[in-house]
Amino acid sequence: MKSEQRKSEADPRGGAEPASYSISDLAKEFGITTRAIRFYEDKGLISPARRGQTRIYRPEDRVRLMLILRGKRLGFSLDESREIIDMYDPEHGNVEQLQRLLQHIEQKRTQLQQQLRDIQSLMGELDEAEARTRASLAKNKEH
Amino acid sequence: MKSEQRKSEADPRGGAEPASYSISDLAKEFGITTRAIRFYEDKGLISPARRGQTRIYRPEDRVRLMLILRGKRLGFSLDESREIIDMYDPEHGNVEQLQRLLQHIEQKRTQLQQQLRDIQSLMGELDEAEARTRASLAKNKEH
DNA sequence: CTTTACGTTTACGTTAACGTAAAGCTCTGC
DNA sequence: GCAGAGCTTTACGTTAACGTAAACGTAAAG
Repeated sequence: MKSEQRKSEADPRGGAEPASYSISDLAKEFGITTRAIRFYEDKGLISPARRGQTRIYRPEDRVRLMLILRGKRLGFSLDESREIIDMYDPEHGNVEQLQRLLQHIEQKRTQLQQQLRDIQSLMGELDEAEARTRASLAKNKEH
Repeated sequence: MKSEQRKSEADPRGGAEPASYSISDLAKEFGITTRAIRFYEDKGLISPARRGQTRIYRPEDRVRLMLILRGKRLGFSLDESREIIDMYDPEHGNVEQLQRLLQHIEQKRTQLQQQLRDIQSLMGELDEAEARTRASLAKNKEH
């Protein structure tokens, strides 16, 4: 066998999506360390299957990882990202919990709207900054 | 004198914008601690005037503080926020530095565009999550 | 059989961004 | 003149999110 064992699980179909990934597969794909991935597991954000000691990541685990990283890009803490991920399944049957979940969703939405405004204004200011910089450059060249 | 001395500086005009603020003025206005504000100064993001030992914040200092807080909302580190604030004045005459500044601006723009995409997708998912939650709620009530 | 490549757990170290005293000035109202 | 409010500096403590290293297991390749 050509050392293909420890990498992704053999794909019976054409070549669309592996059935599983190793920890370093995911680390490479997303440009992070294996330490980080294990850390996320420690914090309860992922819980991959195991073959013996070795972690096996399914496509759903990979999706969770993507959600975590998107959260990071938006400046969320791991706790916040976990809360968001938890919004994906309303298996928390309890009516009261569902009500709180709705409030939580609404609150996140408000925060995102603020971030959106922040981005818009910052983008506008970047435009101005670029203009000023180009002007400054022109002045330097004209001499 | 009516204890108005230690607060904001007396405003000669109608009542539009104070000429200066105390550190606790700003702390209250933005819902942060004075410790945080002094910390930002330590890190070189603000440098207020002084009357003796006491810090006096001008409107421009207040603006800088607002920029810092906006940066935080977008998940920027204080270093990143400083870099962004530094983009506001191309007094860095040197042509080479100006070129790098342009690159830096472009890079920030790219990052903001990614954040924008992240927000859009997350907002969509929040909508779906809300729908599922409401459905789950309905199921609970129908019984 | 030994090297090489990958995986594991355990544990101490590090950085950013403040929090939290402690100890001391300096006005202002009473 | 003294208490109190608000300012100062100095300094040690804390949390999050990993980094880094040690010490070990296992399986394929030469």
